[in-house]
Amino acid sequence: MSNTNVLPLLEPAPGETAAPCCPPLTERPFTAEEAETAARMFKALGDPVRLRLFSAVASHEGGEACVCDISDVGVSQPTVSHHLKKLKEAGLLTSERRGTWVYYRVEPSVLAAMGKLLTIGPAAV
Amino acid sequence: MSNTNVLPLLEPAPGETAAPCCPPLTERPFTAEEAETAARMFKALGDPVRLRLFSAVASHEGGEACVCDISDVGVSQPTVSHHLKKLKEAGLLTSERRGTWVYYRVEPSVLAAMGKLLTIGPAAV
DNA sequence: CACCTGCTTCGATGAACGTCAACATAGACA
DNA sequence: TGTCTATGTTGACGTTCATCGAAGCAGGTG
Repeated sequence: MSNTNVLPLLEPAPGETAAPCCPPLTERPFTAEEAETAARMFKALGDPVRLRLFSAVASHEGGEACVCDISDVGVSQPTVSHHLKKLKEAGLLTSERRGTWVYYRVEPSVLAAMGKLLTIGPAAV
Repeated sequence: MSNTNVLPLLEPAPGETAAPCCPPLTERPFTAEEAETAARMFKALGDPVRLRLFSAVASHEGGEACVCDISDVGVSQPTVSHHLKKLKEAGLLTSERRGTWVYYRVEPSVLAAMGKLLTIGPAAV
């Protein structure tokens, strides 16, 4: 159980930016299902500690980092582990054990999908 | 108290896309303060009902909508009002009363700032 | 004035969340 | 084998949150 397989919303889409879960927020009203799906991602980033952890991983060299490199966010180590698990469950991170350390890695397609969500569509303004 | 004045993080920045609260997530690890600020926005969108309301407003003609147009999201009307207030406090919406109805409107600069946050910077991958 | 409609605020309740201390597990090394 | 270090898991506690019904406020209409 080293790698996550719970990407809940977007297929890997090998080619490019993957099929996002939902259209841009400004295109049309979200259905209940779309909202449920997208809210899960936003909620995962809705905690300051998780945001710092995610940013630390995303900005780390190679797009991955071991827990020891990023666990200096002012909370106890179990709490860090708990938040990393949450990010993993939300499909934003994947993890892999290499020897002593566990490395976390960002899922670029998810970033792209969320960015597309926030695109200002033709209907706005 | 018709218009929000609590845009917590980004100055209106009359010129263009406003100064976003934080750099792209992938540029460098967020500081505690940046994370606190950005997490407030993500948390506001981290609820399915709020996401539907926000999307309904954002996609409505003219970028604004009265409560009566968007309150069909499966929860009671006071709950709708509560969520709209949350979105307003997060700086994502503004409201204005015109006669009988209250109109909510999206804050485009915030959308742009969040989109920029999710940009994939040079450090990633 | 009275009445109705649209929306917000108030108070309460149950669920979800963040946090920690303690324990468990996995690998490295002697 | 034993021990040490690095992580993940469990259980509990206090806080925050989403939701509702009821009451309150504002504006329009008779």
